[in-house]
Amino acid sequence: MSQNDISSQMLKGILQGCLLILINQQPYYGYAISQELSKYGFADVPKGTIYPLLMSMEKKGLIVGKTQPSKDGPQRKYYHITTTGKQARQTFLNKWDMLSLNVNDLINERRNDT
Amino acid sequence: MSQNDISSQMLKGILQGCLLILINQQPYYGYAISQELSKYGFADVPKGTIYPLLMSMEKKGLIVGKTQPSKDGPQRKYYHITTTGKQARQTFLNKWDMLSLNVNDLINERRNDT
DNA sequence: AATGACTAGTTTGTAAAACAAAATAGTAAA
DNA sequence: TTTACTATTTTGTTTTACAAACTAGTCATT
Repeated sequence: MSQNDISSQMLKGILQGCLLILINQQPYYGYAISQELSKYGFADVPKGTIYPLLMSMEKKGLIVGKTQPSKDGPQRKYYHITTTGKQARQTFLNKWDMLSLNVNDLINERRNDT
Repeated sequence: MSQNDISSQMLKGILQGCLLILINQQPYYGYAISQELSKYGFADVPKGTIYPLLMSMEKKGLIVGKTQPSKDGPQRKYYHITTTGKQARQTFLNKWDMLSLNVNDLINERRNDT
């Protein structure tokens, strides 16, 4: 892992928000999500992370999964966003804005430190 | 907790980087760090989080703590940054830039979704 | 038909992390 | 002397990450 990769530690807490953004756009299944995340630098988010996270999000009522057969392989479980999920998505957007503003402030006020 | 507060979940992984930024600027003790973090919206990061984190950072060799008496109360443990810590700080800065670019891309390409 | 490559999901077990809460301890003002 | 504020450590519980193993489907080679 290069020093510019996003570490699993930093991804914590943000991953769920990103999944809400994706699933809000269109129904996604787990495997496709991990492929989509790769496009945004979240290379190789382990399936041991992503599938259990999707299950816990379903348990919280943020998304609902519907299995559908695929002619390219085994069944896919497509997750759809719920009303609760849409609210959680908006909350995430607000929190992410706050977080990045604050962290950037903290960094920039100390830019000149060795 | 209001919906615009930064959740503990989202702070994970970023907190250590922020501590490195602060301690790189000047030696800090735990209590002062939690006060400084409040200025940046990280209100009430629990001491059950911050003190064990500082200890684990010392164990990793990123910082070293030196206790000094205080006339305003009990002893303070001032943490100083190490060479390893300075490197970790730079790595964090690179990763944070990557992360915020990628998350903002993911969000902005879906800005118009309901 | 057997093998390997790719797709797709669940379950299990372990290690790490968050953090509430309690314990300890110092100063200072009411 | 009681309360408030400062300051750190330790303990125990809950949550989380995620590696690894298992199941299972398609398709192209061998």
